[in-house]
Amino acid sequence: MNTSFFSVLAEPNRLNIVEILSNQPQSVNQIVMKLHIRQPQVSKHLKILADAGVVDVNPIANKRIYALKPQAFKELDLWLKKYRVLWEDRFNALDKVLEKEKQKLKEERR
Amino acid sequence: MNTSFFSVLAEPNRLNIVEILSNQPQSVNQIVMKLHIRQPQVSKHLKILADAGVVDVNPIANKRIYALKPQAFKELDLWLKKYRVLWEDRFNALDKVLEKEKQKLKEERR
DNA sequence: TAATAATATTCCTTGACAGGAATATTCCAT
DNA sequence: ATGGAATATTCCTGTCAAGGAATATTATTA
Repeated sequence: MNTSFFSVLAEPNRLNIVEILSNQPQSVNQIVMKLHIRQPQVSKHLKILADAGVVDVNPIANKRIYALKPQAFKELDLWLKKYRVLWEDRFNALDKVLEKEKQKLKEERR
Repeated sequence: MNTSFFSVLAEPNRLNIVEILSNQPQSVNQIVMKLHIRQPQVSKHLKILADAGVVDVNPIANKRIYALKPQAFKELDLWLKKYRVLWEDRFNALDKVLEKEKQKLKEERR
Protein backbone atom coordinates (compact mmCIF):
# COMPACT_ATOMS: atom_id res chain seq x y z
CA MET A 1 0.00 0.00 0.00
CA ASN A 2 1.39 3.41 -0.87
CA THR A 3 0.17 6.69 0.51
CA SER A 4 -1.30 8.05 -2.71
CA PHE A 5 -4.66 6.45 -2.14
CA PHE A 6 -4.87 7.92 1.34
CA SER A 7 -3.67 11.35 0.31
CA VAL A 8 -6.22 11.78 -2.45
CA LEU A 9 -9.03 10.80 -0.09
CA ALA A 10 -7.69 13.11 2.61
CA GLU A 11 -9.29 16.05 0.84
CA PRO A 12 -12.96 16.37 1.91
CA ASN A 13 -14.30 17.30 -1.51
CA ARG A 14 -12.56 14.37 -3.10
CA LEU A 15 -13.93 11.98 -0.51
CA ASN A 16 -17.33 13.43 -1.30
CA ILE A 17 -16.83 12.83 -4.98
CA VAL A 18 -15.93 9.23 -4.28
CA GLU A 19 -19.03 8.76 -2.16
CA ILE A 20 -21.14 10.32 -4.91
CA LEU A 21 -19.61 8.03 -7.50
CA SER A 22 -20.24 5.03 -5.28
CA ASN A 23 -23.91 5.34 -6.19
CA GLN A 24 -23.20 5.29 -9.87
CA PRO A 25 -20.85 6.67 -12.50
CA GLN A 26 -21.79 10.16 -13.58
CA SER A 27 -20.73 13.26 -15.44
CA VAL A 28 -18.79 16.24 -14.15
CA ASN A 29 -21.85 18.47 -14.11
CA GLN A 30 -23.87 15.93 -12.18
CA ILE A 31 -21.15 15.92 -9.56
CA VAL A 32 -20.92 19.70 -9.51
CA MET A 33 -24.63 19.96 -8.74
CA LYS A 34 -24.19 17.73 -5.71
CA LEU A 35 -21.31 19.70 -4.24
CA HIS A 36 -20.70 23.25 -3.09
CA ILE A 37 -17.67 23.91 -5.21
CA ARG A 38 -17.37 25.16 -8.76
CA GLN A 39 -16.81 23.16 -11.89
CA PRO A 40 -13.10 23.95 -12.33
CA GLN A 41 -12.35 22.65 -8.84
CA VAL A 42 -14.34 19.51 -9.52
CA SER A 43 -12.39 18.92 -12.72
CA LYS A 44 -9.15 19.45 -10.83
CA HIS A 45 -10.14 16.99 -8.13
CA LEU A 46 -11.24 14.46 -10.71
CA LYS A 47 -7.88 14.73 -12.39
CA ILE A 48 -6.12 14.06 -9.13
CA LEU A 49 -8.38 11.09 -8.48
CA ALA A 50 -7.76 9.80 -12.00
CA ASP A 51 -3.98 10.19 -11.68
CA ALA A 52 -4.12 8.18 -8.48
CA GLY A 53 -6.08 5.45 -10.21
CA VAL A 54 -9.17 5.92 -8.08
CA VAL A 55 -11.47 6.86 -10.96
CA ASP A 56 -11.48 6.67 -14.72
CA VAL A 57 -13.36 8.36 -17.54
CA ASN A 58 -15.64 7.34 -20.36
CA PRO A 59 -16.54 10.05 -22.85
CA ILE A 60 -20.09 10.03 -24.13
CA ALA A 61 -20.95 12.79 -26.57
CA ASN A 62 -19.47 15.90 -25.04
CA LYS A 63 -19.89 14.59 -21.53
CA ARG A 64 -17.32 12.69 -19.57
CA ILE A 65 -18.63 9.98 -17.29
CA TYR A 66 -16.44 9.34 -14.29
CA ALA A 67 -16.51 6.02 -12.47
CA LEU A 68 -14.72 4.45 -9.53
CA LYS A 69 -12.00 1.98 -10.39
CA PRO A 70 -12.61 -1.25 -8.47
CA GLN A 71 -8.92 -2.12 -8.36
CA ALA A 72 -8.08 0.78 -6.06
CA PHE A 73 -10.61 -0.30 -3.49
CA LYS A 74 -9.66 -3.91 -3.89
CA GLU A 75 -6.11 -3.00 -2.94
CA LEU A 76 -7.25 -1.11 0.12
CA ASP A 77 -9.28 -4.12 1.15
CA LEU A 78 -6.24 -6.32 0.74
CA TRP A 79 -4.11 -3.97 2.82
CA LEU A 80 -6.73 -3.86 5.50
CA LYS A 81 -6.69 -7.63 5.82
CA LYS A 82 -3.46 -7.39 7.76
CA TYR A 83 -5.24 -5.29 10.38
CA ARG A 84 -8.33 -7.43 10.82
CA VAL A 85 -6.61 -9.51 13.48
CA LEU A 86 -6.63 -6.35 15.58
CA TRP A 87 -10.29 -6.69 16.33
CA GLU A 88 -10.97 -10.23 15.26
CA ASP A 89 -8.45 -11.86 17.54
CA ARG A 90 -10.32 -12.84 20.61
CA PHE A 91 -7.37 -12.45 22.95
CA ASN A 92 -5.61 -9.15 23.17
CA ALA A 93 -1.98 -9.06 22.12
CA LEU A 94 -1.44 -5.71 23.79
CA ASP A 95 -1.70 -7.11 27.29
CA LYS A 96 0.90 -9.72 26.50
CA VAL A 97 3.36 -7.21 25.12
CA LEU A 98 2.98 -4.91 28.09
CA GLU A 99 3.45 -7.81 30.47
CA LYS A 100 6.58 -8.84 28.62
CA GLU A 101 8.01 -5.34 28.85
CA LYS A 102 7.45 -5.29 32.58
CA GLN A 103 9.19 -8.64 32.90
CA LYS A 104 12.17 -7.40 30.96
CA LEU A 105 12.47 -4.46 33.32
CA LYS A 106 12.43 -6.67 36.38
CA GLU A 107 15.12 -8.90 34.93
CA GLU A 108 17.33 -5.97 34.11
CA ARG A 109 17.26 -4.90 37.73
CA ARG A 110 18.65 -8.15 39.08
CA MET B 1 -16.19 8.11 7.40
CA ASN B 2 -14.43 11.42 7.81
CA THR B 3 -11.19 12.45 6.20
CA SER B 4 -9.08 12.50 9.34
CA PHE B 5 -8.19 8.85 9.10
CA PHE B 6 -7.09 9.24 5.51
CA SER B 7 -5.16 12.42 6.12
CA VAL B 8 -3.08 10.99 8.94
CA LEU B 9 -2.16 7.97 6.83
CA ALA B 10 -1.39 10.19 3.84
CA GLU B 11 1.98 11.00 5.34
CA PRO B 12 4.50 8.27 4.40
CA ASN B 13 6.27 8.19 7.76
CA ARG B 14 3.00 7.83 9.58
CA LEU B 15 1.91 5.00 7.33
CA ASN B 16 5.26 3.39 8.09
CA ILE B 17 4.68 3.78 11.79
CA VAL B 18 1.31 2.12 11.46
CA GLU B 19 2.82 -0.78 9.55
CA ILE B 20 5.51 -1.11 12.19
CA LEU B 21 2.94 -1.13 14.95
CA SER B 22 0.92 -3.75 13.11
CA ASN B 23 3.55 -6.27 14.11
CA GLN B 24 3.29 -5.37 17.76
CA PRO B 25 2.99 -2.43 20.13
CA GLN B 26 6.32 -0.82 20.85
CA SER B 27 8.13 2.15 22.31
CA VAL B 28 9.08 5.40 20.61
CA ASN B 29 12.74 4.47 20.42
CA GLN B 30 12.00 1.11 18.90
CA ILE B 31 10.08 2.91 16.18
CA VAL B 32 12.83 5.48 15.70
CA MET B 33 15.36 2.73 15.07
CA LYS B 34 13.20 1.34 12.29
CA LEU B 35 12.76 4.64 10.47
CA HIS B 36 15.04 7.24 8.94
CA ILE B 37 13.71 10.20 10.82
CA ARG B 38 14.66 11.58 14.19
CA GLN B 39 12.97 11.09 17.50
CA PRO B 40 11.22 14.46 17.68
CA GLN B 41 9.52 13.85 14.35
CA VAL B 42 8.44 10.41 15.45
CA SER B 43 6.94 11.86 18.61
CA LYS B 44 5.14 14.47 16.55
CA HIS B 45 3.74 11.88 14.18
CA LEU B 46 2.67 9.69 17.06
CA LYS B 47 0.83 12.62 18.58
CA ILE B 48 -1.02 13.20 15.33
CA LEU B 49 -1.88 9.51 15.11
CA ALA B 50 -3.06 9.54 18.71
CA ASP B 51 -5.19 12.64 18.20
CA ALA B 52 -6.83 10.94 15.24
CA GLY B 53 -7.58 7.87 17.35
CA VAL B 54 -5.35 5.58 15.31
CA VAL B 55 -2.99 4.73 18.18
CA ASP B 56 -2.90 4.97 21.93
CA VAL B 57 -0.25 4.90 24.61
CA ASN B 58 0.61 2.81 27.64
CA PRO B 59 3.41 4.09 29.85
CA ILE B 60 5.76 1.48 31.28
CA ALA B 61 8.54 2.83 33.43
CA ASN B 62 9.88 5.79 31.48
CA LYS B 63 8.94 4.28 28.15
CA ARG B 64 5.73 4.84 26.32
CA ILE B 65 4.38 1.88 24.40
CA TYR B 66 2.29 2.84 21.41
CA ALA B 67 -0.32 0.49 19.97
CA LEU B 68 -2.83 0.56 17.15
CA LYS B 69 -6.42 1.16 18.15
CA PRO B 70 -8.61 -1.52 16.59
CA GLN B 71 -11.64 0.74 16.42
CA ALA B 72 -10.09 2.99 13.76
CA PHE B 73 -9.44 0.10 11.44
CA LYS B 74 -12.79 -1.41 12.17
CA GLU B 75 -14.41 1.79 10.96
CA LEU B 76 -12.38 1.81 7.79
CA ASP B 77 -13.46 -1.76 7.18
CA LEU B 78 -17.06 -0.76 7.67
CA TRP B 79 -16.72 2.13 5.26
CA LEU B 80 -15.11 -0.10 2.69
CA LYS B 81 -18.07 -2.48 2.79
CA LYS B 82 -20.01 -0.03 0.66
CA TYR B 83 -17.39 -0.37 -2.08
CA ARG B 84 -17.08 -4.13 -2.12
CA VAL B 85 -19.88 -4.42 -4.64
CA LEU B 86 -17.53 -2.67 -7.06
CA TRP B 87 -15.51 -5.79 -7.59
CA GLU B 88 -17.74 -8.43 -6.10
CA ASP B 89 -20.70 -7.77 -8.35
CA ARG B 90 -20.41 -10.16 -11.20
CA PHE B 91 -22.11 -7.92 -13.73
CA ASN B 92 -20.67 -4.51 -14.35
CA ALA B 93 -22.86 -1.55 -13.50
CA LEU B 94 -20.70 0.81 -15.52
CA ASP B 95 -21.76 -0.67 -18.85
CA LYS B 96 -25.40 -0.24 -17.93
CA VAL B 97 -24.97 3.38 -16.97
CA LEU B 98 -23.08 4.21 -20.13
CA GLU B 99 -25.72 2.47 -22.20
CA LYS B 100 -28.40 4.44 -20.46
CA GLU B 101 -26.63 7.72 -21.12
CA LYS B 102 -26.40 6.88 -24.79
CA GLN B 103 -30.10 6.08 -24.86
CA LYS B 104 -30.94 9.38 -23.26
CA LEU B 105 -28.97 11.17 -25.92
CA LYS B 106 -30.77 9.37 -28.71
CA GLU B 107 -34.13 10.20 -27.21
CA GLU B 108 -33.24 13.84 -26.89
CA ARG B 109 -32.52 13.99 -30.57
CA ARG B 110 -35.96 12.79 -31.62
C1' DT C 1 18.53 15.75 45.01
C1' DA C 2 21.35 15.29 40.88
C1' DA C 3 22.13 12.89 36.67
C1' DT C 4 20.47 10.48 32.94
C1' DA C 5 17.25 8.16 29.75
C1' DA C 6 13.10 8.55 27.20
C1' DT C 7 9.96 11.34 25.14
C1' DA C 8 7.49 15.76 24.05
C1' DT C 9 7.21 20.60 22.61
C1' DT C 10 8.38 25.07 20.56
C1' DC C 11 10.01 28.02 16.98
C1' DC C 12 11.31 28.66 12.43
C1' DT C 13 11.41 28.05 7.47
C1' DT C 14 10.05 26.04 3.26
C1' DG C 15 7.17 23.51 -0.01
C1' DA C 16 2.87 21.67 -1.42
C1' DC C 17 -1.76 22.19 -2.21
C1' DA C 18 -6.59 24.11 -2.39
C1' DG C 19 -9.60 27.69 -4.10
C1' DG C 20 -10.75 31.88 -7.14
C1' DA C 21 -10.83 33.91 -11.50
C1' DA C 22 -10.06 33.84 -16.08
C1' DT C 23 -9.35 31.38 -20.09
C1' DA C 24 -8.54 27.37 -23.03
C1' DT C 25 -9.99 23.13 -25.08
C1' DT C 26 -13.00 19.58 -26.87
C1' DC C 27 -16.97 17.95 -28.82
C1' DC C 28 -21.31 18.32 -30.99
C1' DA C 29 -25.22 20.47 -33.69
C1' DT C 30 -26.55 23.49 -37.14
C1' DA D 1 -17.06 26.63 -39.99
C1' DT D 2 -19.46 28.65 -36.34
C1' DG D 3 -21.73 28.83 -31.88
C1' DG D 4 -22.55 26.77 -27.69
C1' DA D 5 -22.27 23.23 -24.08
C1' DA D 6 -19.26 20.55 -21.24
C1' DT D 7 -15.00 20.15 -19.29
C1' DA D 8 -10.00 21.21 -18.53
C1' DT D 9 -6.02 24.22 -17.60
C1' DT D 10 -3.29 28.16 -16.09
C1' DC D 11 -1.91 31.68 -12.99
C1' DC D 12 -2.12 33.63 -8.63
C1' DT D 13 -2.43 33.79 -3.60
C1' DG D 14 -2.87 32.27 1.08
C1' DT D 15 -2.75 28.52 4.25
C1' DC D 16 -1.08 24.58 6.41
C1' DA D 17 1.83 20.95 7.56
C1' DA D 18 6.49 18.65 7.70
C1' DG D 19 11.28 18.72 8.97
C1' DG D 20 15.40 20.75 11.52
C1' DA D 21 17.29 22.43 15.62
C1' DA D 22 17.03 23.47 20.12
C1' DT D 23 14.98 22.88 24.37
C1' DA D 24 11.58 21.29 27.77
C1' DT D 25 9.38 17.70 30.36
C1' DT D 26 8.83 13.36 32.73
C1' DA D 27 10.31 9.37 34.94
C1' DT D 28 13.99 6.52 36.76
C1' DT D 29 18.17 5.56 39.06
C1' DA D 30 22.14 6.48 41.90
